[in-house]
Amino acid sequence: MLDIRLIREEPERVREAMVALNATAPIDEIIALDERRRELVNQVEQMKARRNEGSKLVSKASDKEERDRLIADMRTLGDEISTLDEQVRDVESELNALMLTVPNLPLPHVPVGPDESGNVVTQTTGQPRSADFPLLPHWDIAERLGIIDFERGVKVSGSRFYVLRGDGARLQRALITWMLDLHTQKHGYQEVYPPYLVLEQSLYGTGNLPKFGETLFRDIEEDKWLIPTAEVPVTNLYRDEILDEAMLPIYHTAYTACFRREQISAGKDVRGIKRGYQFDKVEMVKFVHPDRSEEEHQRLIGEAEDVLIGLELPFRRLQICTGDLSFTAANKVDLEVWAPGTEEWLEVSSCSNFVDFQARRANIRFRPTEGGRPHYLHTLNGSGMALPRTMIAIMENYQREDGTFAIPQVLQPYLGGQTEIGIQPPIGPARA
RNA sequence: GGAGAGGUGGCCGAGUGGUUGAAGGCGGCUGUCUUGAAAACAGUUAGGCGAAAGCCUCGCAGGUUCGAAUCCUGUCCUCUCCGCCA
Repeated sequence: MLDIRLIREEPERVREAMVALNATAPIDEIIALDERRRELVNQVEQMKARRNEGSKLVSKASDKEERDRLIADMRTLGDEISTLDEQVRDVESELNALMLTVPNLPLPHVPVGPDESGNVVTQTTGQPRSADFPLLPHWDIAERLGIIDFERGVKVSGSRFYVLRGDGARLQRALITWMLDLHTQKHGYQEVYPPYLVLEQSLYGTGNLPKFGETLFRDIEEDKWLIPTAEVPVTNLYRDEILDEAMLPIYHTAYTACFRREQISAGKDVRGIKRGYQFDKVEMVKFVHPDRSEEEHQRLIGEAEDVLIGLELPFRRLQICTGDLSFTAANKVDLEVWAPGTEEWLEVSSCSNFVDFQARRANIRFRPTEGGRPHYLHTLNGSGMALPRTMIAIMENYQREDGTFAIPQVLQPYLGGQTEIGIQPPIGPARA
């Protein structure tokens, strides 16, 4: 959420930003409602002041007639107040509803562009893999080895679900553990394990609602929504709190499953595990002092890159332009890993600086050490990493001519020293 | 799921419908005293809107009233006991 004062005082700046974002926002309506609200509030507050005084007089009035007259006056005044109060409530809720639909403003140095075509590759790390045998897409590799069971996933849960089997499941588990260890031990994050179901209010806090409800799964009987990312429960950890400045910065990393109702676009990304309704992700979330968010953003990107560097995967850094910025982000950098089998760059991480946008929505503040009013802090987050796409990248980059693939060195200790993944034993009677 | 109890400031804890935005205590901060500390004493210590006057906030939402932390209704949450359960 933006500061209403910004819209009130610098509407042109906000309008220009909306153009750059390729977004529309009801700025004029907001300004009109804000003005109306302030008029009404002013009026009703003066009346309330009179009522408070009048009520005090009632308790002091010794003369019966005087007292009755006062009570009658106050009754009339009270009715008028109720009417106005109702109007204030209506205007406020309308204003608030509109405020929640205004996207965040981009930081000044974010490149202006109309859509994803304006994104800028700012850095490429590692060499794309070449081989003297045809490099296969991961679904071929995985199916041959028996580490992903696509058919049974669909049978059990419908399209866009799959089942990891044997070493496939183990590899993902090793990745999760290694990533969490990296962030906690090397980057200073505290691990949290949050709920996967959240209240509607939490989704407003991170900005997923009200605009993106159609991409979420929810329980139909209760106010419980499945998280689309760990960002939601982790950011809301400190909702409605005033932290001490000395507590900042707070770094949290969390592994969760994520649930997204993806728009079914026929024939796009239907094969493999690139896009499903459920996927796992390790997420990093930062709560920082407003003066430090840009610096923390750069560090966050570096911390995400550490994962790909550790896995020795070729990747590039993509600066997102204004037109492709997500609703809540003031600045965003994606990391894309090269998948030589499908020959595409896969978005495996998205590192965003939300500045105070989420903090306002979720009401997360800190009290300065030197005292004074609390301020909104800044939030950031980045994936570190999305697991299915990381798995794709490993399978496709580490594949060998015989159809097996090697295990990245850093993961080997997490798999009992195993160095490669081969054909899984056939489904059969359990062996001890 | 059934029965009962309760939700007040950073914490504990008062609160007869009318100077209670809220006693008292603890904790925090600032002074006095002290070489320093402790103790003692004094003061101070919530958030929001507003330029200010002022208004609002005692889980939340309604209602009664001239006036509600206090009365009524609903709701959420916590605790205890029973049941169920990984």
